[in-house]
Amino acid sequence: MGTEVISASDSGISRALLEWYEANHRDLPWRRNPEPYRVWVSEIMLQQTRVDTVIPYFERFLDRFPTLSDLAAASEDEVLTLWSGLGYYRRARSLLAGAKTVIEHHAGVFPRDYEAALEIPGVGPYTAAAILSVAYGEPWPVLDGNVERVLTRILRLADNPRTAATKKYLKEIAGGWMPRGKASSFNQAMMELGALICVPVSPNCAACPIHDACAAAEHGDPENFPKLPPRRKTVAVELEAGIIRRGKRYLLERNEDLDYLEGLWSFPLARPDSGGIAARLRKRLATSIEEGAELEAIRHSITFRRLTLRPRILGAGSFSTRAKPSFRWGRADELGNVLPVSSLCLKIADRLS
DNA sequence: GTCCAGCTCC
DNA sequence: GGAGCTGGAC
Repeated sequence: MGTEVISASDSGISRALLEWYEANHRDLPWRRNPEPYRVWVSEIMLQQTRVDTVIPYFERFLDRFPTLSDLAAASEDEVLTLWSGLGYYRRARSLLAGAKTVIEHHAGVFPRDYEAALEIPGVGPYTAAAILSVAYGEPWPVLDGNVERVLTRILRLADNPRTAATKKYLKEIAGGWMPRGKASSFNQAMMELGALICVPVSPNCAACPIHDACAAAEHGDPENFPKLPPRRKTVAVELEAGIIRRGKRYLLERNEDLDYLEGLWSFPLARPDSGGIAARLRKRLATSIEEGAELEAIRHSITFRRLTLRPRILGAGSFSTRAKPSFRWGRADELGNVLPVSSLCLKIADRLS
């Protein structure tokens, strides 16, 4: 890896990029009033999640928790409920823990210091740089997936961009191009370029403000970058969901035994290879369970697992959920509104209406 | 239907 | 190094 790459035209790249950004950037809710708390919430929600998906969640979250103090005082279940369907629920737990940390250790103000920011739960190198640059104008270059793609294409860099050495190198490049006093708009411009123009498939090089400086565009192979390592192969997982209804309410269970969706409510789930949902509930509820109709299967992916979930109507003898805190009754309209759930649970509920 | 992007933490 | 979730692209 060289260190003198594209130094002569740096100022040209920055100027063209910033001009493009001023004229073309999207009007997003968190950009209107980029105070640290709002930027923080947006950055956490935007991790692994598309802008269009985040916008309604962001609005609803800020309506309910307008300030850091409001959030810090909330229960984890309420935060998770507002997160229901957004995925990666650890982000919600970390955000709440982080809000409490900022109240307790930083007088309620997100720290301006990079190392201090990294101490906050859920805040890693990317998020720290994003918040400090966008909210405070501190000159930390961001390296997210968009910037990684833009830079590896400009440099036509075939190295694995996920290694520590390459990330360090790419951040040095971005930092070197960052104009003094323009950290916020420069970082956002790099990410916006990746999101709107320098997209993974069929990038719009003709519309790119810096295509003259791009080695991959010149070579005609931008889609070959970044070169990422192969992903883990997917595995098929079979699941059964048990649907037990009492009037308008359904039996729900907090996920505990799954390796995912932990702590969220769901229709009771079980692996058929461990006896299935009827056997599980017979044992957990100590009552008789009879199997009814099986509903259409639901497909849902969680990282490398491809779930095929078969909802089954069950009839149950008498039992009580008292003294069984992992079970409760809930109406379908409470899922995601009062009770924290995943979108898998919402898909099951959709089958019932 | 299948593939894919994406940041933090353990 | 690998796992966590979802929805949009193809």
